[in-house]
Amino acid sequence: MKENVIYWSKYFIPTTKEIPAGTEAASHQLLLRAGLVNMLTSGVYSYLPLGLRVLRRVEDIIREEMNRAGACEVFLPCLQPIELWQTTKRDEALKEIMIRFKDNRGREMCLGPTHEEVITALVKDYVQSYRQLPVTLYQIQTKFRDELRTRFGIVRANEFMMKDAYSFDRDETGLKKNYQLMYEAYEKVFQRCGLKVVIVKADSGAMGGDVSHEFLVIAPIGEDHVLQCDACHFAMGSSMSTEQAACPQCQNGKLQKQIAIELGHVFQLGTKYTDALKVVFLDEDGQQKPIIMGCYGIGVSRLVAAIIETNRDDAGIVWPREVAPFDVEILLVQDDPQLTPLAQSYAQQLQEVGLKVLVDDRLESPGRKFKDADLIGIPYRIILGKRTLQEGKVEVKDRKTLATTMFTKNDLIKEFLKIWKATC
RNA sequence: CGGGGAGUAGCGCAGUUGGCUAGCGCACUUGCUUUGGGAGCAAGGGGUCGAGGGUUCAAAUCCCUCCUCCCCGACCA
Repeated sequence: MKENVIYWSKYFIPTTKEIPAGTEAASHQLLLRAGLVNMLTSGVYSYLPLGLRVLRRVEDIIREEMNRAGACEVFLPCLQPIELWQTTKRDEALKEIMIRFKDNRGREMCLGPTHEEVITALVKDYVQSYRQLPVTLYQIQTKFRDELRTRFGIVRANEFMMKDAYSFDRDETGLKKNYQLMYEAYEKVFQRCGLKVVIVKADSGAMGGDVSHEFLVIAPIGEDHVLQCDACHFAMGSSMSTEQAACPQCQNGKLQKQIAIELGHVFQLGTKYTDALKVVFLDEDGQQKPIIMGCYGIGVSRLVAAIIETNRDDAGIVWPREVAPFDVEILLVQDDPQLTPLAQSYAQQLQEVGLKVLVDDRLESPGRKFKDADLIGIPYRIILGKRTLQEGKVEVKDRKTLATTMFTKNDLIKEFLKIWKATC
């Protein structure tokens, strides 16, 4: 959907020059400096317009890939009765991180740290027959976890955005098929978000089940370690390793310990939850059988932090194309009667072909506008200044390569769209 | 929860052997001049020095308690 051209002077992008105190992670600093998020208290963040735009783009990529894999979007409640958690005994298992309270009627409630119980209860309400299987449901929703320790801004927060999907199958074969579909969808999601992930076999932990894989991105900050082969790049979880040195995959390379951020985790759960909640279906042979589950999570807000952590330079963020808050920024060097209408005309033309356009029309000094543009990291910048316009020229700058190209005023849109399409 | 660091104007900081009216840079307001890489001059506004208690003639500064934030550890997306 086309949206209106956004003018910075009427928008809300509070950038800062100073590095915020009490921050160490580059992504944390940039999230704050570029005006993407605001911290309310440790582990609790507001999303400002620019940050929200990125979050929404990431969500939409995930939606596309989930829908493509045959999953159906739902929206489950955060507010959950504790009795539900007692059925799986996870009220005890997740005690440490669960935010619990009594409501005014005295009911014991919690804010959902995850949704296996809720989704399983929901499926129990509707699914009775093998004819209704398989089904995969997903949601993108806020999760609440009273983490013992928050970390690196939105990398590990008490309130965060997560995509969680759940598959329901009549047998192991179906589960494995759905698992594979999700696995592939995840690869696609991360690739589209401009991330190179490593995938490792993992422990299932509190989720339960047998087979599980983690999707991680190697970054300077992170809470996980992976061992990666310096020759073939095969990776494995460090927790699963012994002291071996040779790569088990290619036998040539050496395994090196890397810090990584976990972004996604897929599990073949089996019947842990469906057994506990007695969710069964009637199969073709007339037998009652438990439904077989899989669950699949992506830390959506964490993903945004990971993108910044791995896509930046000394001047600021360098957004990957598909998740950038805008496609192009038109920077007016001066407030000038010649320049402004031209900027509006360019903006209009680009908007009409579906690009998301930000016009920096603020009455600020050129230096500050250039610095801000570098900081917020829109992939392309069209620079309109008196000096170059006198020669009939307009400049285009690529945020990633920092390459600049001059075009004549009249050819600009045509030439820019060529660049735009060529780099798709 | 254990260990380490830090809380002074919106932001970043100095001041802390007890001392005078709490300061600097940025940001903000007004005016003039500027305008291709965080502009200049001038005049302004803005502070319960994290909170509470104590010592003292006198506390941002010393003592006690508490709160908050960041980093390292145990757990997770």
